[in-house]
Amino acid sequence: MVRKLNDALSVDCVILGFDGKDLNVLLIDRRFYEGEKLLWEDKSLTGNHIYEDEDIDVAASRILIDWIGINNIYLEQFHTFGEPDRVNRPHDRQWIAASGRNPDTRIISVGYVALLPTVQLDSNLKLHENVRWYNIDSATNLAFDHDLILDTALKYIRHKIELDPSAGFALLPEKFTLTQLQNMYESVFKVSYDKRNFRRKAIKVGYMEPLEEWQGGRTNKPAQLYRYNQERYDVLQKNGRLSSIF
Amino acid sequence: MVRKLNDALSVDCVILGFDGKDLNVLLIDRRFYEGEKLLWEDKSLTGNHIYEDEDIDVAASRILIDWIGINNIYLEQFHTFGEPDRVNRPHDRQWIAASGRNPDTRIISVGYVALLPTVQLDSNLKLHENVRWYNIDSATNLAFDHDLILDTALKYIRHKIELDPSAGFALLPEKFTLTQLQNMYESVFKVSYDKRNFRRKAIKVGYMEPLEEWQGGRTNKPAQLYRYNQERYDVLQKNGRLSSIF
DNA sequence: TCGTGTTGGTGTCAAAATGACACTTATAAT
DNA sequence: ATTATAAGTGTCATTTTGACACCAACACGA
Repeated sequence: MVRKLNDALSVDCVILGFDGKDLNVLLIDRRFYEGEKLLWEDKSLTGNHIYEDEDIDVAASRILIDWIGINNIYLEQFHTFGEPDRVNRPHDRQWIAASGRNPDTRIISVGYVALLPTVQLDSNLKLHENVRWYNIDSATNLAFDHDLILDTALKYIRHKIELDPSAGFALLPEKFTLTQLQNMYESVFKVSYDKRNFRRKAIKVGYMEPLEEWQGGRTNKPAQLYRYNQERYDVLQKNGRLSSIF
Repeated sequence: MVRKLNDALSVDCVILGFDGKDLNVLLIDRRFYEGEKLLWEDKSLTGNHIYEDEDIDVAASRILIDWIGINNIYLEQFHTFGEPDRVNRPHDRQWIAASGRNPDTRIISVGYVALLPTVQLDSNLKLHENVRWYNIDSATNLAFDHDLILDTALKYIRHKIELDPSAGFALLPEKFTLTQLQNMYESVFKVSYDKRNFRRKAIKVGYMEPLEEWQGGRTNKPAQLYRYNQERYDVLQKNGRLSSIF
């Protein structure tokens, strides 16, 4: 059986990665050539159309596999974009026509966010040479309506982490330092916290366990590593004892 | 120009109303007849397919007009439902076939929540005699996957109000008592609060103004009326002085 | 090996917020 | 006048917050 893609329905994935200091987004370089000559270029989110018989969540997962080679990471739908003229700018029409589709077809896109620590992709990023991490602040002037999609994803993920701190740990490696945790909160929420107060609160929430391990390989005092404990988190949540926000 | 409905894409609206004591949802009675004989009945959310050239938000607004006659109320997209077999139960297939559509067409539905005080519809509810408010706890065994859609909407709206208390006032009439406010929070979040502590906090947040008006027409002490003040809320939010959660 | 640069890590105190708790008041109906 | 019902109010002990400055550990280069 031949699977048919639905021309009118697509999925876009906003893949967010935290590197210990800053928040990044994975973007594809989109280059438009006329013969040999580069006419223009910009960047776009990862996305694709979905198959007629395919679950939307599964399509999002498939896009992760296609672009970054893994899909066992945090992935969640956040919004659907359906303005009738959302892909109507000249470059976008040119691009769609060049890839053999009809630029007049209205496309509705379901947005998903994926979260992971950037290090998790260090070896996989060679899969596609035109895919790279971009600092979140430099990700502007994107293809289609991807500025809007990215912005909506960021708002969504802020809300999500505020309500459900466990989501934030998807941005951190299994073992992390409290400074990395603080940087993560600071770059997601674009605020800054007092170091001592932040650490006091982080330790008190009760779902991070200090390990007897220290982060080495640096030119200064090694930092103690911590690990997020899902079971403790679940118990605290069930008992209504979750103190959520930093 | 004849407008064409998109068979594969629909919008469902979860219309939630608060009556001062309980949370309610607006449902349509769905009755299936064979000739004169009622074969089965259940209830469904309000929804419809969208036009090919229609913005999704506009389609949701249109559905409100169709079913309740107004659309100047809180309305927000919350999730898109796209499991390939989401409308595959026997009754649902029977219903779709009887209305002249192909039950094998996969339908993707974008979910919207609307919020309003039930009193706002007292005069409009005659529009359709098969539409009624149902207590949120009695709204089960709905048509299609509407149990899931309703449940997702409730979770969404809890999160929304928790993060952005202003949304909660969409459930209250312009002038409300603190007891109504407390009931609203208690029924949305399914918890209970200490009356004195609740009122202390409600007054301290600073975006509700007490009026020199009292709610009459009841058999006991009249309650003072309050009004939500959007401007004060915006100022507090901008200054980061919003204390959000009850 | 000593100094320097850099990040990790720690405690106190005053102010504010929270949570627990019980009685009086105003009204309409009888 | 009595009754039933929901409105409205204050205190105190405990917990949480926010402001604030210095020493410790390591790698590197002089």
